[in-house]
Amino acid sequence: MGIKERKERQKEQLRKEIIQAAISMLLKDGYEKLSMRRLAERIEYSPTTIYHYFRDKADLVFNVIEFAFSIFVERFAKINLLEDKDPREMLRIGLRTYIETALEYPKVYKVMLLIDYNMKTEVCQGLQKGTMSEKAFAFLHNSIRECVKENDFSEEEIAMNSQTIWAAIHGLSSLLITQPCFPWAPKDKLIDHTIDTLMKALEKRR
Amino acid sequence: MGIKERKERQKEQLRKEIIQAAISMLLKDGYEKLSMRRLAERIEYSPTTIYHYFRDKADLVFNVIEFAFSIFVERFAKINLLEDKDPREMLRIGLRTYIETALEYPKVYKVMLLIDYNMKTEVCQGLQKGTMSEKAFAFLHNSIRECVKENDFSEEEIAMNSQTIWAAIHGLSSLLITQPCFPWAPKDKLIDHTIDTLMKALEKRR
DNA sequence: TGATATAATTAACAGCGTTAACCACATTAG
DNA sequence: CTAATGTGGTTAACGCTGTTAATTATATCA
Repeated sequence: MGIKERKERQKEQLRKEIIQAAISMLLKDGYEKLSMRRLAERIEYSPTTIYHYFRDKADLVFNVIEFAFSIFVERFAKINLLEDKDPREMLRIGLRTYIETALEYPKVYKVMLLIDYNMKTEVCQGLQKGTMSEKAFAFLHNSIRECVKENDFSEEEIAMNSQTIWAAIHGLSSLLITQPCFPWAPKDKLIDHTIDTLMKALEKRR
Repeated sequence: MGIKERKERQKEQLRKEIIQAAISMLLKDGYEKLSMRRLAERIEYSPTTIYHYFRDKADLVFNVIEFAFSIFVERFAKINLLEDKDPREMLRIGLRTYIETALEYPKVYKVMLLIDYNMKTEVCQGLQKGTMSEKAFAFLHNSIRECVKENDFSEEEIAMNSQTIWAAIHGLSSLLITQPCFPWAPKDKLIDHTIDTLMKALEKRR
């Protein structure tokens, strides 16, 4: 009597196929070329079919973004497994990973944090409990907590540090992506400089 | 024989009227509601007319953005006139002004730096010589140069500091705008914390 | 007054997100 | 085994969008 289960699986499978197709379209041609109709053509279904799997385009994009954030989460998880357990060094690596991953998938990163898909869906689904974006930020938050363990910082201070640092690396990533014509300093040096600047904020108060 | 001149003026006037209408529509309903047709209706012309004044929507939006940046430039200029000439204090005020202005016009700021209108127009027109965005960044750059006058920083170091600081305040502004549901620390405190963190980078090396 | 240049319009194209109505099929109940 | 039910998918359409070719109206000049 596994009929129902098989059907469930098939449905779940097509759902994933749609997301995958959307991602690969995003990677190739960017958000402006990602339309429901083109996506439908790509997966060889009619456009309406997609609406049986996702409420609307915003819902689909949300799922695409979740997948994208899972790449960040995955890479962060690998950092946590490193033998070098110096928290400051791990945070450094984490910050670099964030920026480099963003620059590796510029078209996707744009959709992740530049587009405000929050506006359409009345529920605020970005950075919510259980989402990948929340997990990604949690890594940052915890890394920072580890770094200041000996500096009697309040929870609020830790939160502010996380938020400042997140904002800074997000800002750098997004500007490097959206302003390719700007006369940037050498990218590697600039990224290091930004990370150095942010790490200083975590030093023990004197 | 001032006929030609009058016509020029009239043309220029309608051009400005279109930009103004676009801005007010942007302020009220955000970018997704700013369509060429609605804009045309608003100014009581046919949609095609707009295309006699702007090459396409991207061109129009660029001009809208230029106007928006001019608000930043104007406010920065006022800071330069302050009697308090401590460069570090002036930079602090400038950074606060940037963030507060962005938060004051969230819908406009989204279009200014979140949308990458660069993609469509083959020329990279954002942050180009002579643009308002370039002037706004120049203020930052110069303020920072003033702050580190006694710290024998190289031009590249000054540039990297400007870029890091710009990225950080842009990142904070844009995340505060696009992620309203995130459990932010108290905004004022957070902004101060971010600015403090960035100012530390400009201290003399020991 | 008639010719010319210019400003603005109408109508259309191709594409978009979305939905109501419908069809075909697999599953279940009688 | 047939009939009813439900599920997954499609067709066709609505009302938008940016953009452009062809056309008209208007104002200036000779």
